[in-house]
Amino acid sequence: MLGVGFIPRSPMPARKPTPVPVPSPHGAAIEMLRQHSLTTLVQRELQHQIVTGELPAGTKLNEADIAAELRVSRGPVREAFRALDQAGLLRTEKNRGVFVRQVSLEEANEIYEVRAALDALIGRLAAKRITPPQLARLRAIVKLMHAAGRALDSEAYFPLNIEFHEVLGEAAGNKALLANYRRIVNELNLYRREAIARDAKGIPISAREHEDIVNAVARGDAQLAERLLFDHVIGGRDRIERTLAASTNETPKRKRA
Amino acid sequence: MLGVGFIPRSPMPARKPTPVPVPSPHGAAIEMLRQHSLTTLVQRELQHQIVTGELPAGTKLNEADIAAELRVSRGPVREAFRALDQAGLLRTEKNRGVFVRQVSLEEANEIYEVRAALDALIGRLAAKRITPPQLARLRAIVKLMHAAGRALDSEAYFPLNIEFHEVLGEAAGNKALLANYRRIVNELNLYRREAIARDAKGIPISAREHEDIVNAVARGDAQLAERLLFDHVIGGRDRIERTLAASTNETPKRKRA
DNA sequence: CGGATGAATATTGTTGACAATCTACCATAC
DNA sequence: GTATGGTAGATTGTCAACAATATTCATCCG
Repeated sequence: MLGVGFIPRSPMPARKPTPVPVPSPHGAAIEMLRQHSLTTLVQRELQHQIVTGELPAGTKLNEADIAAELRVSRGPVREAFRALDQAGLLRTEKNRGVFVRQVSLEEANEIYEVRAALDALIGRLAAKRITPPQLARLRAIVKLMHAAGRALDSEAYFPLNIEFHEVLGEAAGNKALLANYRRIVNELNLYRREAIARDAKGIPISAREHEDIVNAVARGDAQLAERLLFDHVIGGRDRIERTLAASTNETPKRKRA
Repeated sequence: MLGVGFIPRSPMPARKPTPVPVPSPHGAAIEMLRQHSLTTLVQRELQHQIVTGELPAGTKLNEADIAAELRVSRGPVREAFRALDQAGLLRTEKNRGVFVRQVSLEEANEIYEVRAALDALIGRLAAKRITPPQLARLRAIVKLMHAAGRALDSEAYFPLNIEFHEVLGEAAGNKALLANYRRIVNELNLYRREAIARDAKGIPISAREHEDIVNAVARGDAQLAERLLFDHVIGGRDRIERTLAASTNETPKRKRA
């Protein structure tokens, strides 16, 4: 069993000053290799496959298979599993394996409430702190969104939506907020991936909402931006829920549900 | 290097129904052993030592030492490290080791902004959903807080404060929100631990704020609870900051800072 | 035919060993 | 006395083997 005691170690406050960033042309590459372990790479690869839907929710991940495919041993794979579990992208069952997390309707509703609050905060802060280049990026994205809306092209709209909120999150100038926001969004993507492709006719509405948000932020109207983003998130949730409900009714009978 | 391809695995939607919870007297203990791996135990132990301050911010954690003290091999320790890194409690430097995360003043200010938003949401939801037993617990805690305030006993006040917000978080009835809230609070504790013990004279103010919050929640006044909690967090941040600034001025000279 | 039983297989949990990297220290040169 | 270079020790990164648990599948009994 585990020892009860466990002697406290002395703190190590003294920290060597961070080595000055190398200005050489290959500095970035060196930094890359310097701080990426196999665990980090495996974690990245798996996260990418999860958020892109390549590994759908509910998939069982086999340690040995993944290790073989990535040409590493099981150690780094297991470490990556622990990190992604904590990040909310995987679920671990002892002695049974890890699975891509499935987000139920109830969980999704809860997560949407949190996201609405975070997005509202992003709107409030971004309205005060956004820079002209960031504002220009947002306007460009909205323009493309309207184009995708006219074409009812949900395939093109999805990444634009992601990027819009990413830029807005950066504009808020709060790293802790952005980190929490990203985690939440990743979890939501586990839930709504299928529904989004179907909701083509909601795109023009969503595009218009994004435009209103940009205008509020551009004018520095924090209160309005906050409210618009909150409503945007909750409205989006409701749209997706209706879409899912409708598509469920379209195919009410399944072989052996 | 890593393979580029990486064949997608087929999803595994079919899930065996969860075995019915054992009603036997030792069922809980069995469940405990059934789902706790060494990694989980190590993670718990380390997290406990970090949040209690037994392992102060900045401490370097030695894999071999911890493994020896807990009587496990380095594997589970490393896996626990990855989880706690993702949770924001540890910071990993490749080939150099892991350290208890240090939260700077700037980071803390950012995190406080996020916490204020989450706590505001907690207040809004709890006002609508809190149950009578939860309300009774809150009132009992506030009573003890006032006692600690009269005695200026910050030692007693600290855990009461933690518990108050924990109960309120549960009363909000949103697990995703509570999970995010806990993470944020843990990170903040890395920053303000020292300052809180010093701020004895702020306790009566804080106790009064908690009382106001309970009253707002009890009346179901979501809007008021939301505002009070937001102000409570931001006010707490400002108090701590002033306390830290003051104590820094008290001891302006250090041997070789 | 349906369900229980038990061996065979597959998968996860854990460990110890080896390789790569960093840190501390000392010798040497200037 | 300071700086440079190199060597020894300590620590982390990775791997492969072993142990424990779960899953599969053939078999037997009712």
